[in-house]
Amino acid sequence: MLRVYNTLSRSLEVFEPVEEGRVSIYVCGPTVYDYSHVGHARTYVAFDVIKRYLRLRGYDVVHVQNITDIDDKIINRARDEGRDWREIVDEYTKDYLEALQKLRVLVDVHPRVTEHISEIIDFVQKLIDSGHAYVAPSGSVYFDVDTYPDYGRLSGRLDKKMWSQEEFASEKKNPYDFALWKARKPGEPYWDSPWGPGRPGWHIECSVMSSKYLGRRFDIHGGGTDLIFPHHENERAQSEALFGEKPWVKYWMHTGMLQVRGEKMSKSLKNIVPLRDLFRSYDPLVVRLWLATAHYRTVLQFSDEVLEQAKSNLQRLRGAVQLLKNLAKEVEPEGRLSDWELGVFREMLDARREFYASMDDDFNASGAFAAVMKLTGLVYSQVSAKPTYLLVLRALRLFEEFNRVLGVLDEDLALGAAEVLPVDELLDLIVEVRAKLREQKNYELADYIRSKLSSLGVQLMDQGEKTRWILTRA
RNA sequence: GCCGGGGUGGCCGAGAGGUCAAGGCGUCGGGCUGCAGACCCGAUAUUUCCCGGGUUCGAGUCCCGGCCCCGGCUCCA
Repeated sequence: MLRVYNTLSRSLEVFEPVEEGRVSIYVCGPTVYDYSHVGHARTYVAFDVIKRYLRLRGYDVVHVQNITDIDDKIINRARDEGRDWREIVDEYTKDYLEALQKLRVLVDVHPRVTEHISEIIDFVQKLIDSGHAYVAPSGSVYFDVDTYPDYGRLSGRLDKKMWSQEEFASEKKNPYDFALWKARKPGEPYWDSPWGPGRPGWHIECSVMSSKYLGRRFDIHGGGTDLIFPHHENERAQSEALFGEKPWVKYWMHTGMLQVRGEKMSKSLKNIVPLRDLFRSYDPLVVRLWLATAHYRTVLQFSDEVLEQAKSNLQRLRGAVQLLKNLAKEVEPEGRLSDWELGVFREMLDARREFYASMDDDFNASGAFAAVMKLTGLVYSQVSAKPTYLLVLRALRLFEEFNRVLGVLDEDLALGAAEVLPVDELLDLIVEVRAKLREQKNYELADYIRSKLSSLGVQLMDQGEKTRWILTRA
């Protein structure tokens, strides 16, 4: 039974989608004013893993992750650099989408704020009409927090004194009212509206886009813990006030922050790690594996050490898959299983069961990873010692199953076990020639071949007279 | 100050009262014996889970007190 930690209730809840068999997920995406950084990756990979597991579990999942392409920071940056704000948006949107691709994060819909202005205006007008918002003298529109009694519950801020927000206190009814629509300032981009020229407030966009793509109620709203207050609190107020249905979101899920040397990432600390830089040092799949095998709610520490660890882990996984594929070429179907084979098979099923049990437990990815490594160990120590058709094929199938969540072994598993590429045959030939050199004790040439292949990303592993090879990267 | 998260081996990190504390990295030893690498086997948290007290037949896990770290508290994933 799948259980999920809901920030709103602060407890683990049995997962039951609003609509049976379907799961709708909305994740707060970036404001595209700068390069995507590893903190973003933390959240995006986490929800990608969650989404992939739900699909593995048989749910039909829709994953929406927005792009905030108009906001104070974009405007400020454009002004500072003397560039058109749309250039800024295009440049960093491109960076963001490329990073997602490299990290194998599969998002179904990327709605942009600027493409939903009419829907936003419509939403704001309805809030005004229903008495939840008011137009200020400047033409800005504010949400009247006093009309929403449940304010503060998501973040645990039940005292009004903890609700203060934003600027323009002079024209707001209360200091904690927040902007739905901001009247135009000189030199800023704007859109016409019933209340005058202006642009959307930050919080309204997510209410609008989530309901457009997922409906008035949906299952999972995700983001980092830093968004709980005020952003998610405000979103909740907007949508529940307008729709009058509670809960608007069934499960609020928040990823832990990612730190560098025990501290948060920030510009002032100069410790932000842009993904484009990180990918120069590490294969993006190494980064993905690191993030994909951490529980989504824990606080993560970024360091070379953890990435080197992930690198070793990825190599180990790849080696096992390659080994299985090589073995698959050698084994043939058989009839009955020996007791030993049955025992190994059972242990594989144990690993599978542990994988699901862990992921069902609030998406405990680190526990699931332990199960993956258990399978890996079985391959190296048992399956390879006495390769049999069933064990080899079942192990491969299991890796494929796990990889539907992990997403780091696509290329390694890309071909069916029985497929043989010309490059495979060529490598086998080279290995055969090298074997003959070794027979003649021409080790110099044999080592030369090994070294050259290694620099091409092909690692040779000698074991007695037999030599296996795996493809490596980086 | 308020709200919230955390404190487990050299490092990372699991662990809803009972399974001599999962898994990974690293380190050490051995094997596989041209060398290397990969892999396999073994070892690696005992005044044992930040400190003190309590509950219990039994606590890392519950309760009380204390110490320490981190995040949010006006648009930061």
